[in-house]
Amino acid sequence: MPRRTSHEGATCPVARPLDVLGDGWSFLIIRDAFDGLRRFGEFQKNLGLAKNILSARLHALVAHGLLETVPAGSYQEYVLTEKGRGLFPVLVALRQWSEEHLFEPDEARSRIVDKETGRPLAKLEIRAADGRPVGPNDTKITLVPNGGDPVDNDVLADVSANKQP
Amino acid sequence: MPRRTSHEGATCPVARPLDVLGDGWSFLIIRDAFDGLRRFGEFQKNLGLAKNILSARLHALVAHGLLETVPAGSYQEYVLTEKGRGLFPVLVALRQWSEEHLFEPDEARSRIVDKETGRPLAKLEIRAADGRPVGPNDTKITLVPNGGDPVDNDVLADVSANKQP
DNA sequence: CGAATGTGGTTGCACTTTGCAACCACGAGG
DNA sequence: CCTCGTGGTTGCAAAGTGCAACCACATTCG
Repeated sequence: MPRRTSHEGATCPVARPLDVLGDGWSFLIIRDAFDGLRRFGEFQKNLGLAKNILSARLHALVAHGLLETVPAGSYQEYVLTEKGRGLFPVLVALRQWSEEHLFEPDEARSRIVDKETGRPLAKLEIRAADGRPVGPNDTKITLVPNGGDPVDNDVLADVSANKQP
Repeated sequence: MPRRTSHEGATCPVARPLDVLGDGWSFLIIRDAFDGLRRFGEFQKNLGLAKNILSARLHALVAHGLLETVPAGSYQEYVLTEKGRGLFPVLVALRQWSEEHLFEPDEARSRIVDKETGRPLAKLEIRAADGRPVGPNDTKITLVPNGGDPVDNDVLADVSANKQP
């Protein structure tokens, strides 16, 4: 029965979020939530998606703890939780990559800027624990077992742990 | 005709990458490419996905310029382009969020570490142009028109520009 | 040399998901 | 009382996803 493969038990932190955010709408809902949208109708109008889909996504995001419902008058609002707000760096990283590689230099785009100065944010930098900047080739993947310390075992790639034989 | 809605012409840099990376496998392929995988069979074995899907995703990623094919002996390899390598901060951001919010504290996980010291990377920080750390509430979205300067128009949310009336 | 095996796919088909539209419950307005 | 706006929940038809089977080509092995 072919359904969208789940990465629920994956040991790789890159795979697991895809169950929540990997459907193409959830991430945009989160973006809009960062932009201050709260009500069902606001999301629906801004994203232009079908109401059934939006309903399902909002419920899923609430179930996963990224949003929480807050009663507000006769309706309810969907607001980011701490967990949801934690996605801010991901949003910014994606924005910066996208602006650099997916837009023509003179193409119209929306941009995130510092509210105080109105200037674009600084470019994200990946740094080691000691503050030294690192690139993709300066890092490697290790496996941290249950409660243990990192093991230096030169793991090249994560095993996709979504099938247990 | 219901098809997966495209964000090709969206002005929002968060929406546009979803056309390439929003399918649940492409992002994992990119992750594996960062981990050094290059060959069709390597991706297929590691991800455990159907070969037709992998084939389609690899071709799409090549078409979008994230991967390029390199002849190597009798077969060809898929390696990250500059554009693809640019996704590194996104990967790291997602990893860090995921480790913090999607895993139990003592749960086994793979982790990215500094190759030299073996220590985990520093936590990503979002900073303004002057180096001051900023959070979600310290930023706002502006619209940058074609070739122009940012406009201070208090845009709350990006318009989903995938329908031109 | 010929058969088995591995690599890198494409093709078929079943099942799921997506998305449009229509419908529904409820409160507010007139 | 009737209508309208909000916040949804059903119904389908068309894409998308995934399994398995098949194919072309190269390498290995008896």
